[in-house]
Amino acid sequence: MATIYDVAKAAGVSAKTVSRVLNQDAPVGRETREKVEQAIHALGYVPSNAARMMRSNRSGIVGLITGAISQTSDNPELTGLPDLFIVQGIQQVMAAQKKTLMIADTAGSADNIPHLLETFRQHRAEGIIYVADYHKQIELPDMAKSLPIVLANCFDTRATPSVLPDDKLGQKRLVERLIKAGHHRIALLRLPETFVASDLRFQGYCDAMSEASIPFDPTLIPSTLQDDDPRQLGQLTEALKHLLNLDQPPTVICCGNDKMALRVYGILRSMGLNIPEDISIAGYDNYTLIAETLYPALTTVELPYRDMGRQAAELILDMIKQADHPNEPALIQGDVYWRSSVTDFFTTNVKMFQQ
Amino acid sequence: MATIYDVAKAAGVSAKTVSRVLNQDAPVGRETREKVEQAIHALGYVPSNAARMMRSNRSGIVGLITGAISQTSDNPELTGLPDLFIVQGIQQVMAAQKKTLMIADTAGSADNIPHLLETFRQHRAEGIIYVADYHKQIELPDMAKSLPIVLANCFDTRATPSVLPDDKLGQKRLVERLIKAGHHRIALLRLPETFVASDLRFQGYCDAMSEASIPFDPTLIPSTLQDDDPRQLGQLTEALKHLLNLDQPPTVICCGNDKMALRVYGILRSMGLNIPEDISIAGYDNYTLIAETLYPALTTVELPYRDMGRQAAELILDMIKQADHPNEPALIQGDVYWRSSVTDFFTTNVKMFQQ
DNA sequence: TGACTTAATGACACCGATGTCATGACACCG
DNA sequence: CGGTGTCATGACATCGGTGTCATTAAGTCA
Repeated sequence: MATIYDVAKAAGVSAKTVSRVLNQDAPVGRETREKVEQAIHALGYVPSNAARMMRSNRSGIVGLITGAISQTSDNPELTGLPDLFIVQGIQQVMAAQKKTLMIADTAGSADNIPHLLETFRQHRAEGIIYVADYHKQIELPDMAKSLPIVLANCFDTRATPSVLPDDKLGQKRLVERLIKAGHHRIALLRLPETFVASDLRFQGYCDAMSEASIPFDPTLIPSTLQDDDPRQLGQLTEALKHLLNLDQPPTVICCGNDKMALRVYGILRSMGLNIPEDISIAGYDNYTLIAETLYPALTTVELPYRDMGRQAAELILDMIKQADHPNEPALIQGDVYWRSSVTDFFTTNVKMFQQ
Repeated sequence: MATIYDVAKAAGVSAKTVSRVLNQDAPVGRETREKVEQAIHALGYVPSNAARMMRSNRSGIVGLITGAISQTSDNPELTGLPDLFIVQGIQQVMAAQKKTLMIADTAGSADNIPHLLETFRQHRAEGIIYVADYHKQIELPDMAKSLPIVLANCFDTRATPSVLPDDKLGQKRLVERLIKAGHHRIALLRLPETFVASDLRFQGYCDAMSEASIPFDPTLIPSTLQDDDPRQLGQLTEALKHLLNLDQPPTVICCGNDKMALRVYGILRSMGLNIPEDISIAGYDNYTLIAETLYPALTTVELPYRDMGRQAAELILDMIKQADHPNEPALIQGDVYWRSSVTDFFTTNVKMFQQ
């Protein structure tokens, strides 16, 4: 591979002049510049990042630790897609800032993290982003102290700067929108309690209901599902039967996520019920492969992964520039996607009125 | 950040001796070694990859170009998940070989590829893997000639080494298995013809049918679907009606992929049909989020993405070591996943017999 | 016991860029 | 016309490791 000296010799100038042409940090005569550019092209010269980095001591590398790439196999619940979207957002910002993103994977075990950090240090990464597969609490090894670090989709007890989805607000908005559409009996199939989001979304549900002065009815909230094993289908069926047999059954069921909604579609249909004529269904995540493919398309709340990624990227770049960092997690809002799985009594009425 | 000279001074030895301790490439006295290790630990010293690389001229970096990270937004058909699984396989091999994987993203536009290649060259990547989002033909810019390169999930006209899914064999095996389960009237809902896989799978279908001496019946293969727009639902409904109204309707329908199967589930149920009692359904991809979540769980063929990733990684490492490269694409087999969406007449009979 | 290997270590150059400083050629100003 | 400033360029040191070679001490073999 050609070096800057090869180019210098070919162009009949000094290496420093070639450097000046490359970096445009000092005036170079038109003629000289052209000779140099020609030589660069002819030799296919590409400057060595390593040599450059040695001198400047700035790598331009940001490290990214994720379980996305390996997580998928062990845990069918989580397909690793969330991390991917977050990474996408991060990548956008990094590309725009001409930073290089170095992605490393935990291969499913947090024990690998120290090793990954070591690798990043060898490459003189300027900062690190840790991306979790779902909203959760984590604990980083002490080693992570030395470099600026941002957590995306997770948080710890040491107030490490983090970027999180606003699950509470998202669920609240969805329920508000449902109420606005004329629903009052709103059921909530909660995620297992081990998920941080489970409680936050429950709070959002409660807030929306109480602000609309609809009394809280615990019968609309079956006990949370235990696990993601095949038996859940049985639990889910039980929960749905319970809801449908209430004196005042719900007009809409909010599912813990889109995947649960997919199951609910199947069960309700096997019971002979139509969506949304007989009962409306909403999800959470806006997992488009499911939400848009299902018939009818699923009303759901977006988990704003790309935005979270962008925020996390901008945050780490700020922290690299100034050792300043925020104390509060950044909460990112996700929009409600209103699709045909939920009856809008108001809109329907208007239509009837107009016809 | 501490340098090797800091360590050397702290340990009272020469820099070269520290280097020897780090690389274990020459004998070092026990006592000296311990002093050095202590100093390394005390100073939190991590060797600079850049400096190392300059001398040795070996970066240990393999570049990975993918659209996975950005593709998702524009094209809802393809969620970018395939690339992710392939990347997972690649990552496994690279981690085991202590190579560093540098992932870059096309951000949805192939125009960015030259720029990405430039970045990889700056980092002195030793080889490059290009990962496509689905089985397709591509054309790389000429620039890609200079470095060893492997294509995963795609191929070009210049016989660049590539790793592909064996779509033909996969479909053939599925149909063979269906025949073994007692099905003879087997319908095939093909993917749009723009997909390479569409024709390959059709060939696989034909091979299996002819080897079982079942005459080919074109009425079982509706014209391929045009596009992934909302109207497809209408086209799909038409195609299904056509199949169900045949004198001898199919006992099983092979869908172009799992997503199409998800739609077919919805349509058939809205027609009041039960799966698999009234008709069996099979998919392709083994997209577990769909295939395992659907009720009943979907029989499908795996697209062996992880294996493809591993193969691609091993191939590029071979090519880096010896400039040798294969001429034929490597075809990777995917297994049939037999689930409850398909009636097995044989097994059912046995069960009845036993009861 | 002298020649020869092996262990253990250090001095020094070098990888390929860039920062610093120096130099020569003009141009401009008073 | 000499002083000063800008343009255009080059010589050289330097970043942090590692390869090469030299050196010394200790052990081995004929």
